[in-house]
Amino acid sequence: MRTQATATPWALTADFYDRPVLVVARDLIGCAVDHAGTSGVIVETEAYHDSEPASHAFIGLTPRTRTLFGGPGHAYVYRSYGIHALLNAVCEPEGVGAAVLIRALEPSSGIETMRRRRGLTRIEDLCSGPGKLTQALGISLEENGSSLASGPVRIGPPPEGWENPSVVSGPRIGISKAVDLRWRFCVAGNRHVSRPWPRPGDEHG
DNA sequence: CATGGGATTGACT
DNA sequence: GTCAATCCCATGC
Repeated sequence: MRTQATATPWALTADFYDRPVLVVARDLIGCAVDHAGTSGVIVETEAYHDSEPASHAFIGLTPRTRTLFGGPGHAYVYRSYGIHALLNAVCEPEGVGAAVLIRALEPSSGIETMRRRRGLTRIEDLCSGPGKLTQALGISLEENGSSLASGPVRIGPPPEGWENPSVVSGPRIGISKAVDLRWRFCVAGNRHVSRPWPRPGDEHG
């Protein structure tokens, strides 16, 4: 099959995700997410791993966590608080329950569609939170288990100007366990990051 | 089969 | 600052 044909010339491939989840969480900052014509640049992530109790995978392999323990480079989408769909990128080898939660985007294209879905106009309100960005991009639970290389949700390398963002780290948001781990990564000073904003001086890497 | 909690958000005091 | 909305699924009876 030499006609592999650059089937997905744009998207990151599975080997990108087949690395330690902390490294992937850091490297996804600045990368682009696309779903059906709406897209944005990742400005905030969090890492989760089956070795720590804040992760859904901590309890082991169940119907709910099946995707988390599957191969790297797939979308793990789950419902939070009965309302919101949250998007994660599955990492590390198959059999390891690790994923990066995509927490915020800076909108790039399809912004009018995002405004209609969100019922809001300010750019900073469209994707500045994990439940907000899935609503803005139209991502639902149906995308759980789908490939982030072939879609419908795809993640690609940083657009021009986003190759080397300044990243700050801090504790993860909205969890009650393993709160000491500083596994949250944000673009320093970016207005599209969810609150609470990281403190200046938390330089990372 | 019943119950409870959760990687959140927006409306309200 | 507080709080309800609302669904999946793990757990326990």
